[in-house]
Amino acid sequence: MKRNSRLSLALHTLSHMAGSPDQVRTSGDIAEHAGTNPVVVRRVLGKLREAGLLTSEKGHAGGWRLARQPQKITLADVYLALDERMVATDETSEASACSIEHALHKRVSSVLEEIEENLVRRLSETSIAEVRGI
Amino acid sequence: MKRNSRLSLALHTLSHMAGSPDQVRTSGDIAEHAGTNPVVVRRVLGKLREAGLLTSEKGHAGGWRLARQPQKITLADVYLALDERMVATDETSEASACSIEHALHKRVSSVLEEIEENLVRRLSETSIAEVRGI
DNA sequence: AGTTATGCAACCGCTAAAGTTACGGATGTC
DNA sequence: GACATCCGTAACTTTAGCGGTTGCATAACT
Repeated sequence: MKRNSRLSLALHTLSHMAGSPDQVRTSGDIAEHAGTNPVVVRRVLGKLREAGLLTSEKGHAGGWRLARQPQKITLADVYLALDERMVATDETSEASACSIEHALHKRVSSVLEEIEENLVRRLSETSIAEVRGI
Repeated sequence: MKRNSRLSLALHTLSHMAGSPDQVRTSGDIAEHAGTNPVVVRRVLGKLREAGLLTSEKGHAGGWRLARQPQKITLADVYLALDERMVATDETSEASACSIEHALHKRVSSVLEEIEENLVRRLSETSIAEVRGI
């Protein structure tokens, strides 16, 4: 795949699930549709389960299901569940001896923080249920 | 180093140069201060030269110098010169057969576009000269 | 018991980026 | 002109992250 593939996979899968929320899907089915591997799917969806967006069941007739109504799951929820910030915050954290570097880092970081918040706010305006209708 | 290191290196170096704009600095000096390698410095600063932010001179007493007044160089100029977008735009561009994926991609991309513009706008509000005084 | 799922750990292979070495070209100093 | 200094660039090595893969334990249903 490519950069961003985890988020793409997660959003894509949840958007599909929003279509028939009660249907159980296996990682194999999902992987096939997404053109990837069941283990990769489980890795990504596992994060979403930790965040309370999905539930999974083992065994025969097991699989994945939405943990809430699709109207109550926003793109921001998914984004945050994967905790991979797209706005790369420059985590040097080495407290460099150089005061200019320090001032610079502070400045840039504050802008990035703001941008990140902005991104999350915008993503939270769309639910995975809405995506289908766009 | 780490992710974002090119931008960090570029901003850090220019901020220093803003302090004494007429001083010539060699890639060796810069690399030593930044804790990296002269070739890496030349690679990064080369981008800035292409963008018209720096000039370089070969030979004895050669080196790097600001191409304009530091007040006229903004953080956005530097960011754009390196053309490495921090807000990763999901360039799948495979026109997948799945309409949901298509709708999703469109939605997310438009948000990311907006965020990217927002970032540039914010970065353009600070010049490398101002950083020193923060 | 047998089948079908997830959960998880270990490993392979690819890719992107920094780091490194090497050499050519330019520009000064002697 | 010989030499030192510095950039420009290409080629290679190293490192880190990630998708992909395999294997096995666990759980649940028939």
